[in-house]
Amino acid sequence: MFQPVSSQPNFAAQLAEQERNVLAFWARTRAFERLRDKLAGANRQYSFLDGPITANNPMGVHHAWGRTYKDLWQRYHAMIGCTQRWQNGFDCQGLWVEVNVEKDLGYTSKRDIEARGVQRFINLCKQRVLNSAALQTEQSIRLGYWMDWDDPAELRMLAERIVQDPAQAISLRRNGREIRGTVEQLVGQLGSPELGRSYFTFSDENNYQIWGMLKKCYERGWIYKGSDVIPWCPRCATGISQHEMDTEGYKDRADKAIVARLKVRRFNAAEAVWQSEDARRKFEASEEKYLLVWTTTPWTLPANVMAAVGPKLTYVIAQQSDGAVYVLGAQTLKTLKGDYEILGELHGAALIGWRYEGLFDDLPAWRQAAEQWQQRHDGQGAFEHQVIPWDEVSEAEGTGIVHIAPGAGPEDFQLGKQFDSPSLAPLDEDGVYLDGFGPLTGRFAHDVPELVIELLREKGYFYRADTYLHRYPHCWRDGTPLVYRLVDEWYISMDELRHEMIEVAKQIRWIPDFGLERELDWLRNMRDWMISKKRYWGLALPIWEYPDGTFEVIGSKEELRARAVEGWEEFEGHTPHRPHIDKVKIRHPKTGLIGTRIPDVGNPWLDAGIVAYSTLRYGSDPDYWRKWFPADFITESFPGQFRNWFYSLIAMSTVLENKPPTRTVLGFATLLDAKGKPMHKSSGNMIEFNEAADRAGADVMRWLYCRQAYDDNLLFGWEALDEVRRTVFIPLWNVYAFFVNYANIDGWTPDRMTEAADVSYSALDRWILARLNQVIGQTRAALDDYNARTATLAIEKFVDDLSNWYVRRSRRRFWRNETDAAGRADKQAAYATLYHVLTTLCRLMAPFIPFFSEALWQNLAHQRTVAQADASAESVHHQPYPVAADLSAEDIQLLRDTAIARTMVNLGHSTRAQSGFKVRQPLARAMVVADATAQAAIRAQEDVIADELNVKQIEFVARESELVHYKILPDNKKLGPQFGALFPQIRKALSELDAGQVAATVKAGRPVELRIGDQFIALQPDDILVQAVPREGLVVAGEDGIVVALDTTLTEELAREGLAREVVRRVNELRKSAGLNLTDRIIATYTATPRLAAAMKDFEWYIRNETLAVELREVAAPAEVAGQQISDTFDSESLTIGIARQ
RNA sequence: GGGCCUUUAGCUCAGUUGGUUAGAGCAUCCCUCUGAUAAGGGGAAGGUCUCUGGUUCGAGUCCAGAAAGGCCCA
Repeated sequence: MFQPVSSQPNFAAQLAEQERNVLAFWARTRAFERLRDKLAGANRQYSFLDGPITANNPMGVHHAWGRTYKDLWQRYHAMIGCTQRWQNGFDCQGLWVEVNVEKDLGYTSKRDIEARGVQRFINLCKQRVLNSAALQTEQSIRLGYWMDWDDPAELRMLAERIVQDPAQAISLRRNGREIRGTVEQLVGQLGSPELGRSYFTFSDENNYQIWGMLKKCYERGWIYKGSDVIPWCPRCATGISQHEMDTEGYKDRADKAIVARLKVRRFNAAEAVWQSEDARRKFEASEEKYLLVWTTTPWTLPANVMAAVGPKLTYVIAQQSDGAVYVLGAQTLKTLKGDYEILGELHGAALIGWRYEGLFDDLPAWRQAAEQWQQRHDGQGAFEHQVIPWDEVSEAEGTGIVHIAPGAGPEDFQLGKQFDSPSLAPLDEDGVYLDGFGPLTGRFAHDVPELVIELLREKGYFYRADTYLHRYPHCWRDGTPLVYRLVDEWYISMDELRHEMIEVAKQIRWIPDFGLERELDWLRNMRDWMISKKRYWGLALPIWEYPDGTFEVIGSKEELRARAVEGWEEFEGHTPHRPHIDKVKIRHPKTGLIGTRIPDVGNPWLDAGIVAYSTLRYGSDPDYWRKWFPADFITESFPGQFRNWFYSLIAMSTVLENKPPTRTVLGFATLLDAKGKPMHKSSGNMIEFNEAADRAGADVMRWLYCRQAYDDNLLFGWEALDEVRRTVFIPLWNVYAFFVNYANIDGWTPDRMTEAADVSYSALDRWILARLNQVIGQTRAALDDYNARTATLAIEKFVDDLSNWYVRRSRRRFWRNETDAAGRADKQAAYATLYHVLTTLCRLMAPFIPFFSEALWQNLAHQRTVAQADASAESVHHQPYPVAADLSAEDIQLLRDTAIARTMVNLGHSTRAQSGFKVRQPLARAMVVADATAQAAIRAQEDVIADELNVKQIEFVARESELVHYKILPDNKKLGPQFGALFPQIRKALSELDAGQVAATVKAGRPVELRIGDQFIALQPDDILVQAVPREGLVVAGEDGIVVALDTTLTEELAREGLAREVVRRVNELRKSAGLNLTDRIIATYTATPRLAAAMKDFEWYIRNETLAVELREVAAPAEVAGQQISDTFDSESLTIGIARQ
């Protein structure tokens, strides 16, 4: 007996419950561990390298997408016999975590961290990571993701103690051994060979491997400290690297756009073209000459040093009614308020060198900067604010004259260097004005627009201000609008590395293939890699700086120990994080100076980029590393990763070994909500992973992910999940339920499959087995090619064939009487076939939908439910993946024939619909026009087709013209190129011929002659397409050269049979609504109008057989009808019928 | 301002090297099958293939330009 299966489940709820049962089963039977151990000795291996998930928050449905792929290919490779590492990764270090911890603590700035203690802060960061990892582990398990997971309880225990008492000595148990250490030490060893399980990028190994990588960069001369003006988050008090800016930096923001007027002090208008001599005089006479500059960042105006013009642009000189004269771009006149008169115009080049009064020359900060500049430029006199050329200036916005503040903008900084100007850096790390900026000092940059306007107004430099909506960079972690600051940061030079990386990237297979182009585009254009961050929680950059400005990079813990001259004792026993690592000092071998570690931490992409080395024991076990490196496969969502993980992985592998870290990269797009909008908690369109899994089922989610095209965004929502459940899971479940329920009724068990003698496989059986073979081949090929969608769609098509053809057409075989040998053999074949198909399908689908496959497998293959299964039960995931046998010629024929037969059935149904004769009404015959191949196919499946269409007979029409006439068309593809310009005439001539005759000629294989003017042209039969078009007036439907018509002559006999079927249908509906079992016998009583009653007598045997009625008795009045009953009128006849269980 | 991508049914998307009457799924409506099916089947409706030119016997497809939207760079 199989465990009985409900055939009308509350499906979604049942799926989720079933999944929880399967999880319990896996846990109880240690199914994953047994798989891993079973494969440990395999001679094939599969190296998957997990891109670490940020352990900072719960996992989202977007993570589940990628994790489904990760699980899919690991499970698949397990089933084809590959040993694997099964290591998940957590990304641990960086500002993501810091920001959240700060928020939890109510900190508002870095000073809070310093004041309350860096060490405690670091431990809280570790705690947050460990707790998040525990949660993500549980969620991943819920997804059905098989990995060598940590025990969430152990992670939570470590999380608690790392804050309580990191120095406490504890032990963790692994394989019967106790691993001892302090809490901090053990946390630093998570993922190590001794402790196993998930890797954590905060581990000692990970950090020290990065040191080694940086040392190599140092040895090649690539590490340097550079000054630059970079985007800066005033809240985080740290720079934002180019990588981060590009990902999700820009957001809309309304700012005050200010137009300031720079008072011209010295000018040369010789090249100006004047409207008139009078205009020129007006210009020269004016005491008030101004350049108009525009900015959307008012806070930068106090740092203004120069003004830039486009040398090729045209500028106008305009005078307004108060006599003031303005210079601005010719395309930007709308900037002017009120009336103006154009006096003349000149090219930007003619403005170069004009001098103007600085806006804030009175500020001490400027005076100091100008003084320093003068000291650097002995004897040149004071610096004067001036107009410089810049090709990037445009007139699309603003005034065509750009204010340049070298201390407050990246391009400005470059121009400042180019023109050797002074520069003012106005802000401190919190975005607050430094000393020397008068009333601005102490004010926050984004708060000063009004004050700046006021100050300008006092000085007479204000022109106008407007609110302006634009894209402005924001901190991608906390949304703070950025500022720009001139700071020192550490960089890896990309000059040489870039080219080596390009060569490495080209050796990787990128899916989709445009991935390579995107990566190369990034590599070609990226600037030097800024690796430092002025924060706390992260890689301790192993750069020790000496007082004389020189520095050294330390490549390992051992090297540091050897070089340490101070502070080692304080550091020893701790993970290489701040604050302990900062205590260690080294001595310069030549100068003897004492070096101090720079306080910066590392860019977090260093952490993730090293994992192809750090997790594969590169430093400690070269054989192991060589065995598993490079990875066969990595996969992540590609937006961002070309400049993040994919990039850093390649960068570090290029530095260390000049080898690709993986053979294959699979990138996939972005998960959005059902309407195509990004999911955000604040937008209310967020679907939580747990909610989705419990409401829709993890397998349904997985199927949705697997069928998605990689390069399209996935629109994720309940409708999409419902559709997957409806179209894939419910039909499959119903096939399964059908099989189990009838097998139980018949007492059929798989043991019977061995009794081969009494089995007789029908064409239908052989067809579905051929289809099964086909889909196995398709699925394996697609999975080998990393194409989940193709595999998924192939299986979907198969499920449809199974449900809507095989089972539908086989139903009667399952309730056939076993009174004769033929019936028995046929029924056995049906059971054996369906059983084989279902169990094979379980294995085929196991990597995609592990829960559903397991649940079915446990019942079918072990004849026990998951809930009951004992520990020795084999999981479907321990099974080998199905292997496709070659299709025989006979199989191929069968596949083709069935396809034609199904086309014919579709056409027949279509014809039925047009005729108004429902399928329940038997008809005498279907008439068919078909070519010889199709005729053979139809004949081969004649019984099935006749039954499906409910016709007594299928008749091939000898004279096709009874049903169709012909339409002839030239084969454009052949004749077009052949005749070129003559083609339209040929087409015309052909259309003028008699279609019937041409069709006959073509069918006879003879050429068709055309006359075009004086020429005769012979068209070969191949050049002409003949289409059969159903004749009007007949009820016909045509497709693929097959035309089907129905004989709609209704004899009384046929009509009565139709009535009988109406009765059957109503009785069976009654059976269902009365909740009867499939095998319950009934007694039926009825009253009916005379013609219907007569029909029911004629077809009594049929009705009783179809409804399992032991008795069908007419009674005198409706009142005598017994049991559950129904009254209905159809085809002008009335019926009241009742049923009662026997 | 520069580069790239997109634009096909109400929605989401296919549409081969240019070729005959541009398809699918979802949604809507009608009909239907059901002794597994909350499923399935048939039909209807829904399209100036964003626009304008060009190349060609023939353009959703190729070329040029424009518009709208998106991404990236500045």
